[in-house]
Amino acid sequence: MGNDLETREKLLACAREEFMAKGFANASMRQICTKAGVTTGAVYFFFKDKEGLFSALVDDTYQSVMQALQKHLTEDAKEDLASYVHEPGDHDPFVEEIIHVLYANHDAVTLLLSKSSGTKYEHVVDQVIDMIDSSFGENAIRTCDSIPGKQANRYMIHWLSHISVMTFVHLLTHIKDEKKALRFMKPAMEHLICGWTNYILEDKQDNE
Amino acid sequence: MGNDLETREKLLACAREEFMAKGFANASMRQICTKAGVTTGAVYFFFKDKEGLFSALVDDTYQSVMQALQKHLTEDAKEDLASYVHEPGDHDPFVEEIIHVLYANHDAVTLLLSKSSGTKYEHVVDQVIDMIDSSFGENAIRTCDSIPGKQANRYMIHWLSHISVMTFVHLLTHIKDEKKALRFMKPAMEHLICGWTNYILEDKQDNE
Amino acid sequence: MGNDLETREKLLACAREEFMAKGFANASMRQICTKAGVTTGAVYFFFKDKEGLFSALVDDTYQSVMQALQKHLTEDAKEDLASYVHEPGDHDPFVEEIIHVLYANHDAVTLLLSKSSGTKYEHVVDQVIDMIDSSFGENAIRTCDSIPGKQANRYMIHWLSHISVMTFVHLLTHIKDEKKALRFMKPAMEHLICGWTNYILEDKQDNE
Amino acid sequence: MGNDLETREKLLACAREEFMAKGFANASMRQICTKAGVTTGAVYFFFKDKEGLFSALVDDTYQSVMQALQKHLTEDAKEDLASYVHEPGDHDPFVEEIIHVLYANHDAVTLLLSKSSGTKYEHVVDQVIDMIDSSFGENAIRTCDSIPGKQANRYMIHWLSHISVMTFVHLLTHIKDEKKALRFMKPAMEHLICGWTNYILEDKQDNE
DNA sequence: TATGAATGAGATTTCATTCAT
DNA sequence: CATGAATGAAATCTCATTCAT
Repeated sequence: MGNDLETREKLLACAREEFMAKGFANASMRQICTKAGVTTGAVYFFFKDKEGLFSALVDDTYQSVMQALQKHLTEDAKEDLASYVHEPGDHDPFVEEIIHVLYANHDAVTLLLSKSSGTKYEHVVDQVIDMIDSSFGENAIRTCDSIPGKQANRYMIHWLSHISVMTFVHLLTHIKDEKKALRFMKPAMEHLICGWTNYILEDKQDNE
Repeated sequence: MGNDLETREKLLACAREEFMAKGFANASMRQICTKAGVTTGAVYFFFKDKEGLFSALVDDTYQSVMQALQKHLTEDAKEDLASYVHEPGDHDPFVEEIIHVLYANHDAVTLLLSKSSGTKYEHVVDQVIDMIDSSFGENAIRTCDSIPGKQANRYMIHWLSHISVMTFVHLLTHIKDEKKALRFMKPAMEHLICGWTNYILEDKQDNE
Repeated sequence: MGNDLETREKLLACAREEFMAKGFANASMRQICTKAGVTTGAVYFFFKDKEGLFSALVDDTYQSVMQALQKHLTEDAKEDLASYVHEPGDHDPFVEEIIHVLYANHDAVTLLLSKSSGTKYEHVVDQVIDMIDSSFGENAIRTCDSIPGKQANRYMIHWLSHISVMTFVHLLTHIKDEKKALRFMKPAMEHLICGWTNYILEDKQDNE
Repeated sequence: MGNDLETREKLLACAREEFMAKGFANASMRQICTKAGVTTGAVYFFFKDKEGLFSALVDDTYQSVMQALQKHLTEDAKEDLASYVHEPGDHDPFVEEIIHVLYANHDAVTLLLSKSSGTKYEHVVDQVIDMIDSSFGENAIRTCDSIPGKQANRYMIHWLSHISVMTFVHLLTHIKDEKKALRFMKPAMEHLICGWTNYILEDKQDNE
């Protein structure tokens, strides 16, 4: 009847609802199929298995967000932090871009970040933290180590990476409206940058 | 056989391992019992049910941490933020105390914070965040609103509460050694206090 | 394999056997499934749970018997007992009808009356007794109380209700053949009516 | 400590409560022991198993009631029904005696009659009915068959045996007070005897 | 006498997945 | 393209009973 796509779309829509409500592990294939008005077997024509269904909802978003992030980090890594002077608002372009992407794919991102436990995406937050940690961190370490008697505080670097990422997660969970999100991000970014700028340096003897 | 206490302890140890590895919901009572070398029925002699077993691992810690936190928040709520001037290191006593408690019960705290989904403790992180949010937040709002043309940015308050708590969670996950943890917490706390002090004020027209 | 309906029917048949033999509470789902030649999960495709399986065997019968009874009692309640003169056999139509229904659903009725402990039907006998007690009883009490110096003996009314119902239960257990059952019911009904007519009156001073 | 008997008595008392409340099958040995303030093992010192515990509560009563019944039936069997003319109240001695015994052992009798499903006593009601059926029945059949063109209606005999027994069961369940029970039994017995006297005769051609 | 730990077999139910049709 | 039946393995929990101490 040409409802090839219809059924697939319906399944995806119902799966999104179910995964959102209960998370991957506690979601029920039966419920998804029932809501979609098909029988349990049907889903296996379109998707390999439960995880395949989840993937279909998030993978595009996952790929593009990771790519955008990678690109941004690569560019940032080239910057010379030593000569860097922060002026209020100068990270805005990237922040605006990423917030736009996140909100444009609100559900998929939420699934990835908060509902993926039990899938291959379950460590995606940690992955992103590690990427930022490595990228920013390497750069920071290089810069700090060139200052005599000083060194980078690796724990602070990792923690700042952590809360930077969690800030975006927090955003999606707590602020529905993209414009409000942008307004909130201004002071938040200021504060984070303040951290990166002022608190990652420590005296060399503090080392273990 | 003199293993009067041994079995109970063994069960607790194996349960700790299993819950740590898989979280409460995905942990298997069978596995726990098998590892402990007893039959599935045995556990029900010592503990009411799966959640009772989990409780036995975490409840003492839960109670004492919550009490300590409550006490600290009550004291803090009396402070006058308007006249407050932060001097580096002046939160140390409480921070040292709480870090000590957390590390003394490292596993239990980890179970509570990260592995308790499916139990009555599953919202403990949110509870703590809300407690801090209300306590610090109320105080901050009072102070800010008394400044003409200004108001408190509630999103920032909630976010700062959030990352403050997550900082302790982060600690337990990433730093095994209590002394290193304390050293890390100095700059981290400075940074957080910097946030509470400098970034929660916004112009009144910014309001929606 | 064309056993679309066969399995469901087989499950019902095996369940009937098992429930008949052991009663609801002591019946084993495993046994039922094993006898039916399917795995334990299969039954949950057709029925919600153990009680759902039981319901499937008895609910239709339950509904129709209760309806028939209700209808009969409503009609009877209008009769004027004071002017009532029993003529042998004049209850036959209803008795014949109900006996016909009971025998047409012999197994279901037996399950309902004797094997339903643990289900929502477990008090069905008491319910029926209470219905009869209220209906006949109310009428009897009205009639008796209008006689000076006399009153209805409530214990007798309840007991007559009780043995009236138990007579039908007795029937199903002891007489396999509907025709014989009808023949037996003639004198039995005569005797019961004799009870209702002659033994429910007591002197007023007999009261406590 | 000489509390040999105390523990045993306590166990019996708690078992009586538990069996009364839930019936044999659904009673829990753990509950009984907990209520009695001993551990699960203790009961197996005094009683062989769950059924042994139940037996200890009912067997004496079972034996004596059965003996009394047997004796009464044996005497009755010798009577010549043909020359028997019922005068109101002439069964009272035996009825009074049996009611006295039943009420003196109210709990034990109730356990036997209504709570024994799952034990060797579970068919005790049917046994008693069969005893009465055989005894009264045999006598009745002999008498009836000596009347030309007539015969005994075996179904009526069995049914009358049935409701006669159920009347005593009904009594224990519905009337707490022995004196009230006696008062109720007068008209009830009249009615039952009326049944035995008037309704067990049928024409010979009615036979199957 | 009585304890307290442990057994072992059983119970019902859930669920993703498969496959002939 | 989809159905509907069935699988099979897993889950948690209950309970009478046993036995060394």
